[in-house]
Amino acid sequence: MVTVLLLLIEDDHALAQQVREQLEQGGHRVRWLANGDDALAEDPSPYALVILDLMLPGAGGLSILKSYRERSDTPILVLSAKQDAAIKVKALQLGADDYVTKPFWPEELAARIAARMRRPVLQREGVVELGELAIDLVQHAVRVRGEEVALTRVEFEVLASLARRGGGAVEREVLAEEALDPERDGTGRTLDVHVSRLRKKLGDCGASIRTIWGVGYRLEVSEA
Amino acid sequence: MVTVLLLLIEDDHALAQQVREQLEQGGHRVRWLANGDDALAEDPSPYALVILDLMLPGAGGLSILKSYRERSDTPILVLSAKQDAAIKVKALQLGADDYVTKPFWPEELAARIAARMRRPVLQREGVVELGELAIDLVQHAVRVRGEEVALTRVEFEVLASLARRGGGAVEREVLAEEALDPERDGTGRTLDVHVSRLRKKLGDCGASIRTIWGVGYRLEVSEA
DNA sequence: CTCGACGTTCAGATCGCCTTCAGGTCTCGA
DNA sequence: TCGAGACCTGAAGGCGATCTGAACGTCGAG
Repeated sequence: MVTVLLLLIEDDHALAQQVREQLEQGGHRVRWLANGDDALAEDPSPYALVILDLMLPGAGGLSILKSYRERSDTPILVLSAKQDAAIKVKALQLGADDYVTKPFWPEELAARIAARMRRPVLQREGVVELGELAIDLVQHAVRVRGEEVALTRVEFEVLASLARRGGGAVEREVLAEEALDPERDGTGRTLDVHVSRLRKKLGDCGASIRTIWGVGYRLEVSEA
Repeated sequence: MVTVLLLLIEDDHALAQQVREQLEQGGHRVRWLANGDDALAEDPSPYALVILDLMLPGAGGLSILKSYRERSDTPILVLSAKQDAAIKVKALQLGADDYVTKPFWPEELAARIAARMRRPVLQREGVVELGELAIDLVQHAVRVRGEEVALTRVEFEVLASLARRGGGAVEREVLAEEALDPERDGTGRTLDVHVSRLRKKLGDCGASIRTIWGVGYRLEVSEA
């Protein structure tokens, strides 16, 4: 078990103590803050994961969540007595990675934390960078050396599908289904045309779409 | 909104229909399977996320979860009427990324899916290394000392088949069937040609394809 | 209605790949 | 040691996959 540093933000001392003990038994190191204002002042970046209670004295949980998300990509697990779906949705939309309602079984919390930490935290959410190419999945924008490149919808979908696979090969059929009208079979040459245009528009930007003959395409860092 | 392919495994037709409609409104594309056995036969890799009900006719949800997790790193969100913490923990430990209990608010499910997809899908390290040879099954790429070696589809399949056996001998017929057109019998010399080219392309890389006379081939660490 | 942007289809050109063929080499049982 | 069968590999043919410019149909904005 790899020990990692967790940040626990929870004002209920008894609960915090219990959670803390359990996490430390699981081999983690836990830093505990009981106050919203302290939490706001903390930098979340060094932590592998943040466990955040929504009801806090001082700054509220949602504002902390928002602030953390602006500053870092550290996974955030929200803990709350509020069962209200609207608040869950709000928290998740603000960037929370998970939402657990109290009361909860400690084992479930631990399992959810473990599930979260199985996934590596890599890059800024929604933005994939490759060479001088930046693909912003949220803004639906693509930039080369900071200059925005105008892509059509399909072109963007093709590029996004490739980027989402992070360099992995994407089969022709899958790509066609994701980027084109799914009702159509992927046997036509439409996909090729869009790939062709995409290559032309992207030009020499440090990333390129590699054809994998008989399989599909792959987004990769250009060589040479 | 970026469209992605989702896989929904749910035997309750009404619920499935409802979830599906909601997801499609969110701009996603949904494939729906209502049967556990169908689900087991499906390859989860092409999908951006799998929504899996635990109670299914045919193969059980947990066995599907386990099987998918062995085959791919696609995020899996478990949907279940079971509130039992032990089952939640079990599912999460088996590799589920989230667990939502029924009944749920559709908005919450959508928000949880969105939260999951904000994070880039990192494919499993599908890399087999042998000597200075690295076979990336996900990227469909082969590298020697970090330099990518251009292999054709069949050459790659041959190498991958050998690598999958982890040093074990692979019969000629099996190899031919896996790497070549399965319709053709494996009696020709085609396989030899591909093996020959493969050896030439790989060169001296610490791994080599050894001929097992009268049987087939084996991938092994080079001697000398 | 007109115009422009866009997705799709089409067809010619190109390129990469699989397979066959043929001659040489190697392995192993007798 | 010898011979038959198994295997290796360079060359070349032919085909299918891919690329790309051009044209067509559609849709929405003005």
